[in-house]
Amino acid sequence: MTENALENLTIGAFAKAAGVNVETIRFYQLKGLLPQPERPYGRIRRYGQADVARVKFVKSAQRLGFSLDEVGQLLKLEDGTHCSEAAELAAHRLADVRARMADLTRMEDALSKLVSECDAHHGNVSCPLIAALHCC
Amino acid sequence: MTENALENLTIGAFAKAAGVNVETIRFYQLKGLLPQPERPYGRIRRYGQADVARVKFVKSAQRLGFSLDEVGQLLKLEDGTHCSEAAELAAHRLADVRARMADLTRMEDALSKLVSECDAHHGNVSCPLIAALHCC
DNA sequence: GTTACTTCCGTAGTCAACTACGGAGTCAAG
DNA sequence: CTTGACTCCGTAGTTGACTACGGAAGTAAC
Repeated sequence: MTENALENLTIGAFAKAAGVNVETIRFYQLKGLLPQPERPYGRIRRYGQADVARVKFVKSAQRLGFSLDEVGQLLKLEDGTHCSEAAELAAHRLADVRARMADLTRMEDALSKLVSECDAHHGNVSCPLIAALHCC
Repeated sequence: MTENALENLTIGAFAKAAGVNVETIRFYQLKGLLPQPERPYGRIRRYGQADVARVKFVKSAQRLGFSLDEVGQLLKLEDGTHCSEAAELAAHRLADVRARMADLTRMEDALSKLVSECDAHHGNVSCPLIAALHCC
């Protein structure tokens, strides 16, 4: 059965399906992001599509900047009945993202100014980039 | 003499003047960002304004996103005769900053959309934030 | 000259998110 | 029934930028 092939994944196949490597799976189990595999007496654990979806969820959330800890909290709210808690977490992330953007914007301003000044000064004795860093 | 007070700092006073803590000074010495203190026979090293300026330089560059390794390179160019090398380093940083901004912008879009959808769905059964994370 | 604060120095620990290693057990193919 | 790939599991290592610890020696104040 095809369904069997999708629901009877070894850890290697599972990892491949989820686009991570085996050690990452085990690491997530350790961190409680995936259930610890209950192993039927000396046997090898098999994984299914639900596990794959869970890992993909983790990776999606990570791409949005959630830490693994935050993803863990999100996973606890997974039943969909805690929308406002989830939204709150997301709002925190959003605020954080915006703060970092502001930082980076300032950096960009400073750096592009420095670079262009350096270009202009070409051949001159003192380097405006380094001088600028010295003064602020 | 006041000048003496500024040029005869113990490591503790130096750290305070530079706005970092003592261990950080020692860490920077280890990393070669500050000269290893040549110690006149069992005596305690004294620091001056040049050292303070150097630490502040490091901190300024860090705020612009330079890693300590990069700051180390920058410090080697400090005499002002290597403007183009310094500018090149800064240009790299700038490209990096812009890439990170693009990432964050995408995150912001995604997050703010999710948050507002969550707000709209208030009271509903399934949480759009979590659903969204599940599908992408 | 004793008490109490620094300083010195090396080593080890922290955080996040993995990655690597190694030895033993398991499984499928030939 | 053996070979070779895969799995299990725990522990240790990685990176970057520090922070903490601990014992000995120097130093300042009273």
